[in-house]
Amino acid sequence: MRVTLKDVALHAGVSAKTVSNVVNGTGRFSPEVRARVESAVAALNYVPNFSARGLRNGRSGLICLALPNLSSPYSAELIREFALAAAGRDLGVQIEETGFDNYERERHLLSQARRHLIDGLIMSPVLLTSAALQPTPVTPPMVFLGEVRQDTTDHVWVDNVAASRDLVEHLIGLGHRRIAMLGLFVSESARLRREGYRQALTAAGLAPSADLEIPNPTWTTAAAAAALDEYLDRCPLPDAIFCLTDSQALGALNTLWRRGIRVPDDVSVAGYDDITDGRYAVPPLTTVGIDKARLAEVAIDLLIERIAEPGRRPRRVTIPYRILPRESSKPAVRRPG
Amino acid sequence: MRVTLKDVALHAGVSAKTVSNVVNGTGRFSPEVRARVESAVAALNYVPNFSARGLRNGRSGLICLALPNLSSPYSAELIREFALAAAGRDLGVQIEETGFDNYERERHLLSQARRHLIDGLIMSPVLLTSAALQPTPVTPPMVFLGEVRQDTTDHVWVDNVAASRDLVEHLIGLGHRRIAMLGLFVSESARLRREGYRQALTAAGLAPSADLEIPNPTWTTAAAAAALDEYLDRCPLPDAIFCLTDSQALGALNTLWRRGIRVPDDVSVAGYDDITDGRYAVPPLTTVGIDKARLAEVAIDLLIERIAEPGRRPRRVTIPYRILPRESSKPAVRRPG
DNA sequence: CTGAAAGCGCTTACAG
DNA sequence: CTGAAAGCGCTTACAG
Repeated sequence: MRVTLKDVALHAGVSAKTVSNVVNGTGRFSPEVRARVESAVAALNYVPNFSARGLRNGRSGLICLALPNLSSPYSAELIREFALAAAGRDLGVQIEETGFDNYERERHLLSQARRHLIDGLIMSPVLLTSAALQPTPVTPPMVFLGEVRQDTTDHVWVDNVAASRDLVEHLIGLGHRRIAMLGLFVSESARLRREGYRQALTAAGLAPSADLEIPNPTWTTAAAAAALDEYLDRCPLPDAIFCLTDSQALGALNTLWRRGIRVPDDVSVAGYDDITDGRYAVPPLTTVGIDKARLAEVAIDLLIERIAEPGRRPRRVTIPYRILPRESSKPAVRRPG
Repeated sequence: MRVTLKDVALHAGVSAKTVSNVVNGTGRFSPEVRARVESAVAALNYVPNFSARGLRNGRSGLICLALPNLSSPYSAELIREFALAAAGRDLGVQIEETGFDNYERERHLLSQARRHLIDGLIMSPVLLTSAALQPTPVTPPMVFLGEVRQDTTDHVWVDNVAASRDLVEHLIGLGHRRIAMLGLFVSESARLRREGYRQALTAAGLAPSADLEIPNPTWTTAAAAAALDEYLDRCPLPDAIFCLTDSQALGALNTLWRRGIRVPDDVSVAGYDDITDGRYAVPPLTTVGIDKARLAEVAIDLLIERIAEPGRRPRRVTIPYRILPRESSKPAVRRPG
């Protein structure tokens, strides 16, 4: 029923191989043959069957991007960069959500994922430990995104400890002393951001305190808003609040606004991720930004190289970050006394 | 090299067909055979080759979701719902960005898309006209999202005219008279939202005026913020601003804040889409919301039915909307005189 | 209930 | 430079 290579070959009066060559730009053929084949392709509306090609070549031209949470604005910005970078390399992107609390789902993706349909996997592991991340005979070629400590798999990361330390130092430099932290603490990135936060406090002679670490039970903006609200019912307003992601910071801004607390006059707020909605928040969020397009390109190129050469030594690429001070943070008002 | 069905069959001492049956849950087999096959699968770490299966079955188990802009928070929320709904039906989702100004890209997706690798296409057409949207022998099974007027393809939509009319009526009901509209006007949805806006004004005896329609050259929050800023340099502040999307409304809130204009005291603002960041904006955005999970489920089910029965009559499903009044809009202050 | 064969549509050696 | 054959790994008729 469907138009196949063979039909095109018949129509053009050449062999199937020649059609394949013309379609894929491989081998050699005269301009005249090329024209004949191309007009046959057009006349018959031929589109190659990618399943057959995939079976034969062992490549589908598809990669999978697995993130803990597809619905956050940060994920959206990342997904777009991956889609564009992949398209530029003639790859399609399949997406997958792993969640923040589903160890089995992460594991399953590594070991079972429609392997043989996807050529490789780019994943942001949240719960998997270094041992579970070892490549095995059944794991597909993969690249990790994020902060998992391991040296057996290609890996694109940002120095979260340094970035969050720098951000907190920025807040300290503005004169703030009681700096709280708000976030979901389960992922490795969150742990590292907390580590940077504590380092900055300690270096400035400020004792980190559990009283200033406000846990958010989930990753959502809504939960962050609620967590801060409850915190402020019990505790005095800090000088500044460092939120582990911009999405959570937006929740914090909302709660502060609702309580009539002015940002940055009464309290400074900072986030992490540099999402668009943070850039246009009221007030715009001080945050940590990275070049997301670069992250996507590097990850995809590492994956392409890994697919081509499965035995090569794992590489790790560090993406630089920038502290982006905006109107949500400002110098502390000197309190008399 | 790779473990195939045949290897499993050999290991379990059964035929390839039996392994296939057990793996797919088709045909009949004794519990004993099933156990033998399953332990062989586990022992050998067998994973079916989806390319081969796809070639044989004519199905890949993959669908494509094509949206104009992958990076917006609205897209992210939609993408997540599609990924979840698809996973629940054992389908994978490949994503594709079409842009707002690339007619050829939209066309290409329809006619060429990795057809034969994807089983179907869910697309939000922006530029394609009704004629270009006719199914042809080369278009894959497809479902449209959004407001394209046509009756040849399955279609999930929201009544944008009514929704935006209702929203603007809400603003009028609050006592506002000079109601501006801000947005990118290229897509069919935008045109319909404008239509609803104009209908509401007309019905209230307020003349629609080009002076109140503020075009945004792109879909971005940044451009919306800039467009409103320029507008306010030239024109008096309206009573209310209806933004065609929440993302653009967030840009508007930012510009108003920057200029020291209070929302909703000096001007009411409304958006469209009900994104999370609008819910937590300062102040929270009045908007139009739909059940995105339902939208995704309906679209995927329509696609599944279309794939199974290519000749069936096209259906159109209407997703209900709700006006969600929040703090960004409030009753007009009676001006003396 | 099981086995052997055919074939999905490609591409890659292998001959000519 | 071109043609005929083989085979990627499945599943679906077809026999037994």
